[in-house]
Amino acid sequence: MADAALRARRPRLGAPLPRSFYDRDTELVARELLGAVLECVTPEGTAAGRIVETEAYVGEHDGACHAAAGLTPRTRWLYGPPGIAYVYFIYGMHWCVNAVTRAEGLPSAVLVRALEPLAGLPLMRARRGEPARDRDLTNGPGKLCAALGITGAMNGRSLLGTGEVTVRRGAAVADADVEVSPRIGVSRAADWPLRYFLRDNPYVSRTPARFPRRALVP
DNA sequence: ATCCGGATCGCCT
DNA sequence: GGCGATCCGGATG
Repeated sequence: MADAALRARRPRLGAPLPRSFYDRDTELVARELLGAVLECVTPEGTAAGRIVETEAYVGEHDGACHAAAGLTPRTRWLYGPPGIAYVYFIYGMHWCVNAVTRAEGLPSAVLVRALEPLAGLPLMRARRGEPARDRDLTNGPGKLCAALGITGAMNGRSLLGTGEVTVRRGAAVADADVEVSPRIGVSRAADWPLRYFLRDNPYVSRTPARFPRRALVP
């Protein structure tokens, strides 16, 4: 059948993560999304990468979370069901993608900040203007959306396998390989340690020299 | 390695 | 009217 044919063509990619994965504490979801695979299918083709860096945005009390502004047309999907995409436009030119977490009414999400490319590299290179190094394809939240073809048209869409953007299970990541630091580029709640990334991974957006960082498990 | 400015626009005060 | 959950290129140490 068609499903089997699809699986045979994409043997590296695991099953979509279920809604229950996202219906949990946002920091735990941010930690556990490390190693998962973010995939986007468009008429141009399929592109996918392994998530190596995330940030948690934890609700209206978090000044850096867009939900700090309350329920507005922009933030409506943060209040939606867990397991959907919250895609926003920033600085007049970049898209960024989040996975909405927790239950309805609790506006929080995980920003995907960096990927290690797995599939569709020629397409990513074309979309990103053929950077000299492949590590520059997806080492930032705006870059990875450009590389995968994620746009505002995907805002509010399910991540569970029925839309263009899907998050799939990947190989487990050990706690010893996870580091935590404050979030990048935020001015409010600037010291909250809600950024998760893979230690020494070359695809992480920046290796924080000045940022306080610590191992998840000391 | 680090710091800067410019591009560009939707959203909220 | 001001300011971003950014990126890029250029200048400087």
